[in-house]
Amino acid sequence: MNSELMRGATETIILKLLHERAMYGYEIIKQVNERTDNAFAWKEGTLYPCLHRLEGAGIIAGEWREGDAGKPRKYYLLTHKGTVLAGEKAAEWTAFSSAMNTLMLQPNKATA
Amino acid sequence: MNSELMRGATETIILKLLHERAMYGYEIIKQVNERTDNAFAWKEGTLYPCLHRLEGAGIIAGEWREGDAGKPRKYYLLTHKGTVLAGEKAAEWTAFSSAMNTLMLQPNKATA
DNA sequence: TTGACATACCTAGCAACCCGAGGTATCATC
DNA sequence: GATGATACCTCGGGTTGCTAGGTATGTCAA
Repeated sequence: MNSELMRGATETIILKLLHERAMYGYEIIKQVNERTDNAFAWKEGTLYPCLHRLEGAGIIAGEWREGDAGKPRKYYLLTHKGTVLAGEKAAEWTAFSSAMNTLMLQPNKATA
Repeated sequence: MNSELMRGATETIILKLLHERAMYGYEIIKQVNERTDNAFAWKEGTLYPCLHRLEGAGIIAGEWREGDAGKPRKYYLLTHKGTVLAGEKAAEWTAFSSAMNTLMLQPNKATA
């Protein structure tokens, strides 16, 4: 998808995924792309700066965990603040989506 | 609503409204705010620059019309290009909304 | 052991976009 | 003649995502 709509959805999605369980950055990217069948095609440049913003704001917390094999990964968890915000962002999506549909589902001018 | 989600929706909404009928700028603002019960609270600074961008790109065309009483208003109409784009943007919203819901409607981690 | 590829992290700079704040002018109402 | 609504416009700042790069490790095959 090539759309400005995705702008602003990034944070909402990250909080939603981390509300399911702790994930590391690269995993978040793959999850988003897989679940949306690449309708959202996230790149590192989209995710990492956003994760760092959220961490700096005390919304998520990163912790390095040794993997079974290979390099350690940086897992992110929601803080208490982040859990609250995740709920708010989810509600915001519902409200936004509803308002958009109110506008978009009106009949167009007759074309016949 | 105080959300970055609205960023990028502006163009989609404008094209949708103008696909219903020609409107002037101030009218678009009032329509959006009324229909969404002020969930979207558009200001002039949001709309006019976007209208000018769209006009410059040949997507909409403005024409001054004398009103019954008072100052002339600048009505905007979709060009052929704009009509096509309006359909694409509407489809984009459907796809985006669907992908977002796929992500957002997953069950969260058990909290009980 | 060399090369290619996936994994996994990161950053800098650019471009796009919305919004707040301000400006101008007309018209109706009081 | 003052106020408020209508109706147009612009500028600058802040936020955000993307492109394009960089580093390093692990795996697999030639």
